Amino acid sequence: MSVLTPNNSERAEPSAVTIKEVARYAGVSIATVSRVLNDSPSVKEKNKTRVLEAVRKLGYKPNVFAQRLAGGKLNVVGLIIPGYEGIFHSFYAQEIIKNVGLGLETLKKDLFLHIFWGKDNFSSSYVEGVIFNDIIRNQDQLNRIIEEELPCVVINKKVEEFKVSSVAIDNEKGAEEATKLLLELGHKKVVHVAGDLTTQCAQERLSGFKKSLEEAGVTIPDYFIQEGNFSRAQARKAVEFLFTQHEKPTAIFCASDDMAYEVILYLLEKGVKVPQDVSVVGFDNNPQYLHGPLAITTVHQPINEMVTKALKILQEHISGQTMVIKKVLPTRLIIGDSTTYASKS
Amino acid sequence: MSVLTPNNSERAEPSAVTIKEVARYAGVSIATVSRVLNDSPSVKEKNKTRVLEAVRKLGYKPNVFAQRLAGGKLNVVGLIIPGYEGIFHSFYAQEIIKNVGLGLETLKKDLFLHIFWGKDNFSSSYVEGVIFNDIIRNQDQLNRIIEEELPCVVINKKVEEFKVSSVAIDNEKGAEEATKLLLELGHKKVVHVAGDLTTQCAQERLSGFKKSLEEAGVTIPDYFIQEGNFSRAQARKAVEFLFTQHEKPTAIFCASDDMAYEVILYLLEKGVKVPQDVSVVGFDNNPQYLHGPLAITTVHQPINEMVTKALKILQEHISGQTMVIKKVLPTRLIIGDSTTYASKS
DNA sequence: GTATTCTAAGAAAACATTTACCCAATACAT
DNA sequence: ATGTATTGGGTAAATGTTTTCTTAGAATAC
Repeated sequence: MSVLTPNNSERAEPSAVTIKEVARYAGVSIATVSRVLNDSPSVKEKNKTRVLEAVRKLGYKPNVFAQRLAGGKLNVVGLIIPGYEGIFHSFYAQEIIKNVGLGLETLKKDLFLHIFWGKDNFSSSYVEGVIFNDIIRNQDQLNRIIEEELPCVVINKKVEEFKVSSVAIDNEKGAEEATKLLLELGHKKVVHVAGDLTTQCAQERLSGFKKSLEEAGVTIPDYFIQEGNFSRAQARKAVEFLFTQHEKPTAIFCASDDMAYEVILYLLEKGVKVPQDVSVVGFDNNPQYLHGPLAITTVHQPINEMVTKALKILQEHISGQTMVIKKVLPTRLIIGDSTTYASKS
Repeated sequence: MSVLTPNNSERAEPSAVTIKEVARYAGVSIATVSRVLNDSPSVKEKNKTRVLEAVRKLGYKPNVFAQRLAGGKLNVVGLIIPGYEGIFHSFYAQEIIKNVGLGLETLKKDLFLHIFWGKDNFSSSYVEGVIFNDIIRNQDQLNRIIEEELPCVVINKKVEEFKVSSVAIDNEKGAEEATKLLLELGHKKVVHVAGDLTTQCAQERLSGFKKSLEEAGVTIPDYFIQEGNFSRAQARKAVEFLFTQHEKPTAIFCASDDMAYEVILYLLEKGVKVPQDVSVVGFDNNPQYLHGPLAITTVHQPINEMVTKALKILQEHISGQTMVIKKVLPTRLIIGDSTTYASKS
């Protein structure tokens, strides 16, 4: 029948195919289509296959907004990270984003990654839950999310004061063990090149460092604690300064492998032997430096496990389980070639 | 009246306040509330203020899903970036994310940042448009977006073959000029440490390098082109290899400042003077290296302008303007302290 | 063969908004 | 004073889905 059918071709826009059309094509009601798609039980095999066939044939994609409005699930998780300067040089941030991304991919959920730089305007509406990255400078936003009762898990921060689940890494203990290693190797003049001290993890690493020294009864001059800001440039400056001073360190504990690497490079440039003259310890277990000039002694952070755990808890929260869970994961000291006994001088 | 009003308190959930309640509180119809919120003209000042007051008082936040379903605007822009290894050590990726984030913040739009690592499952439903980052390995996804007729602007890639707007940076010309500088300084033994050659920008920089040599009639051995993969570790390996060879270069053009910095460090370690013995040129104008041991001669990429331009075009596309725009922005050579005349040897 | 239970699937309400349509009231022109 | 624009704002349809309610028909029990 070659009749020019005016039909209902009034709409110009190439509007998406709806559940209604799928229903008509499959010869069932929209309710049945919906049931098939949400794999509810009690729908005959015959209809099921017909519906799925229709979906495939018409290329149907559910409208997420209608779905959500009608009370359906959302399948989008937010990851909130503050956009501080240098974030992308942080091995940590990189690993977080990557692991959350991969984790959600296996959960078949979308990731709403929110890196904010100025005053925040995160729309919580789009997400069913949030992974909140360690943020000292952003208590306000966390408070708002808590107030909205949005399912939320904070990572890499031990949140004591709030009714929020959190999964953290024991930065303090990790730093403590790293420092202890240096002390046990006989070093007394031990320096710490700290990270950006506006972050909690840098603070904790510093405090672990101090704790170990204190326990061992070792005292150091104030300038043996340098702020390296997690940046290589700053780390270089710090170590440059140190070696202009009268009292020179025999061991340096850096709050990141990036900084440790830079420090080692500087030392080598100056003809200072590592580890014979100066031992260096990093933090992160950044695989980038596995194949460097020498394997850096470092502290492994179980980022993967942290993210996995956090996503698991978040899912529980999303499905109604409200019990607050707090978890702190241990680090692991990895001995490389950048540390050795203090020389007897 | 202290009467226990059972009212309509049947629902347990702390459901959000709706437009209906705002309307009732302000003593107007929901249509009027909607009109005020979408600042349509023709609503009396008196009602406007009453509505806004009610909104403030009740803490009303529109339900984005209902809004969207009813044909309202979306205010979310997607940024798509492939999650290749080392992405976060790329100054470029960092700048893109940051600039897009800041740009959207001023436009009062949300950013749906999608960094994908495996097979892709980007949900276009959530966004009104997409900024698509230079991706060679991901033609498929771009095709899908084009097919869906989602407003889209590709950045940092000259897209010839598709009906898509794009804003690119003239990497080839930039590399050409950088190389020309070295040639004009009298260098003949010029090396290129390339970036990750699966990316278009690395390819273009390489081709600009070759072009300049060709024009000047300078020939170099094959191994004077080394793949540095945009990583410092790889750059170090490349230059290490070069200096084991018989024929040693007098100038090195690196496809990124990161790599240039690493190369300079290596040379200094080995006692090779920069720029007296070897000149080094980078690419990116990465501010991180402004305060390094010496200012690197480099090529400035107008990333900020590129993003601004791309967002402007995207907005036009979103509001119906369908004319395809293709723009290529010029780079700018910045002469630092890492280049000088070739010695007369 | 009739009554009862069970099952599959359709009809329709609900979700929160936008907007086309319409009507009342006011302003203006005759 | 009456008729005609103009303006402000209310009513209700429409958006695409989920889900409750309902019902037709089949299966089981008596």
